[in-house]
Amino acid sequence: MGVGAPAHRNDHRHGDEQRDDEDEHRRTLLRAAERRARRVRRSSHRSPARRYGPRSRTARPGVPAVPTGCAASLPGMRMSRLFLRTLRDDPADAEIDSHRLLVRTGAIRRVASGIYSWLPLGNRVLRNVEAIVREEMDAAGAQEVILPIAQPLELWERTGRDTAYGPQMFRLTDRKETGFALAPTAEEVITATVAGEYSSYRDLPVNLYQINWKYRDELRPRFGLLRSREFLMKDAYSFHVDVEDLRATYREMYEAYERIFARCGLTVRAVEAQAGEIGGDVNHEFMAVAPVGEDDFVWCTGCDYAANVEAAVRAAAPAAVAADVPAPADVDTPGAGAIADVAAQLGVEPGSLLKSIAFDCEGDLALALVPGDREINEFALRRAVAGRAVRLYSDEDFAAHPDLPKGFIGPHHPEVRLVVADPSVPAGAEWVVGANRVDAHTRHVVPGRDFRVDVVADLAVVATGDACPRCRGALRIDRGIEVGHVFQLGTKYSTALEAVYTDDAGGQHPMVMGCYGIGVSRIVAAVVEECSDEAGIAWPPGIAPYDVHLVVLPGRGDAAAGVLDAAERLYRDLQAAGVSVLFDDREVSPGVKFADADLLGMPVQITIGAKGLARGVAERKVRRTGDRDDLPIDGVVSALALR
RNA sequence: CGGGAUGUAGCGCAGUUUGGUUAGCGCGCAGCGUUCGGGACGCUGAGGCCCCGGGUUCAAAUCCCGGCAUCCCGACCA
Repeated sequence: MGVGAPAHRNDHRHGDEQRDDEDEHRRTLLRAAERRARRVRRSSHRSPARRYGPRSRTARPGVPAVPTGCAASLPGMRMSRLFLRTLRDDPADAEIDSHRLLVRTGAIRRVASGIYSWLPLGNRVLRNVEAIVREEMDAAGAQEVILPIAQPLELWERTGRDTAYGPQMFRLTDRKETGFALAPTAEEVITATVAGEYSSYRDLPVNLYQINWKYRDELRPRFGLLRSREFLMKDAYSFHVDVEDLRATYREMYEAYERIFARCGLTVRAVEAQAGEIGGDVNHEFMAVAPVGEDDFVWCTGCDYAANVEAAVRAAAPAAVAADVPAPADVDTPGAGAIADVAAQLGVEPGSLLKSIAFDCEGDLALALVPGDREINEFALRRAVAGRAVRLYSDEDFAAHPDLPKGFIGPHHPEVRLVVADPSVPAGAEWVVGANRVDAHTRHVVPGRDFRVDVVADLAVVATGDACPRCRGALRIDRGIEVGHVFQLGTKYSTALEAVYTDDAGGQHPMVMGCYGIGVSRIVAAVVEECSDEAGIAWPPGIAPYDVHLVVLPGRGDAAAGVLDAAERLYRDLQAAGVSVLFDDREVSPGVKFADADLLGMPVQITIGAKGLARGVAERKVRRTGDRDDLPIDGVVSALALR
């Protein structure tokens, strides 16, 4: 490097006087160039970080011009030029590793609550994830489109989701007072679009996707990118003549998702899930296993059963059926409206009490029954009553039913119209239940004898140690970050938006739909959660901003110019070989460079210093493992390019 | 929307209780010099709407009232 300095051969070791003179000459040139550059920099307001050698903004002689296309196509970047400021202190508002490190590494900056700017390094990661998603979606036969972010509210009114989403949707009004929503998702737009183009069974199936920003006005944005109000999401929508055809695409998407997450370096578990606002029946969530995740999921240690805790069921162990149970008898339990208090007063296990949860089922008083040591799964309750509207009793409901004292409810209440019981509450077992009056419970109550059970269904929230419904193995609960979700939607949207096709007999049917989402920006956060340590991030090779972090340590000795030359040459050659390189050419102390290299987390670090160069080697450190070894200076490119 | 807290330089914080010099410290940033293989050191310097608005007072970062923003816990949610 240096102005007009010819590139050296790799002949660094020799101490002949002529060479010394040359080095001296080069140093003089370097200093002169530096002074010139300093003057230039003073006169301009744009001052790049100090780096070795001249500060020209243009390519040096002998250095091939770097393409200036999109960021992801740039094979290399000098840190002296990179728009980046790493933080030595953790930001005060970041709770979790991914938020903390993404801010510290200058990948993102907060602009408003739950809204972030992506700076160059973060943008490169995001684009890399996006590229993986795009490749796999294309390979699976999906076609990319771009749908509007600003969507007419009218479209949402047609499916009723404008109210279903409620304040969760960002809304705006144009100058003509027409309502718009910032897209939280795009079922409506895509369905209307397909309905406008296709009307024959011959056209189907078709699978369309986009990678675009989505907006949800969360009650409480938190955890940086994990729960943000603006996020990048890949959403795909498929249209079919029937469910069988849908299932084939669903399976293809499911498999594409597994490849995508693997390529991103994420440990992901697919779990059966509960359909939310989107609708439909069969669906799976892809959970990145992480303690900071916001969703609990259940998985079997013995087979491949896995489900979101909302959807999970267990193989219930029914309570023992007792013979010759005495007649029901009330017992005073003053002040004991909670399971634990009742159990303590009566000297029985909480599991021998019956928890009776009152709910409204389309105007009827109904009860859900689980053993006292279990929680009730509200989603399971909805499934159990199949389609009927269900609302757990609120304080107002209890106020309207003074004969139904909260905490003292029992299933032998005369006005109960519907009793739904967990399988662990079988006919014939004996329970302690509420006496339907304050401060009293009833003992020796037996389902089937003392009250009627209308529906038996899994109601209990699954707990660690429960038996797997498939293999009876032990279930475990872990936390995860939802990074993907695939749904078999059915005809909810195609019916509402009249996306119909004509079959070969001339009959008309709504198209059968599937939809498939991936949280692209959320993946970035999930990866950092999984791939980081005390020193910083360790990006997986598939999505790292750069393949290699090249550190040059020229020192101040006679070898400095040679070291710089060698580093410049390597920077150039690696790029020529297709390896993307972040080149730390800043004039800062070695400790700063090493700390930043570990913090920023490129998969491989290459250090060129006087010590190694004297032996003809560069040093390699694998960020993830910390393993170090020496590479012959001429072998670096081939060693890295072959990876 | 309930409960709790915080807003002071790019980042992290002190100062506020008890009003009173020119609002401070560390990091970062700029200049000079010394250093140079794991976040070096000295000297010099730049950088502030003390969240906003109103009030009390001779005097407000500090006290009072009202906003706004941000964070945490809870409810909600992909």
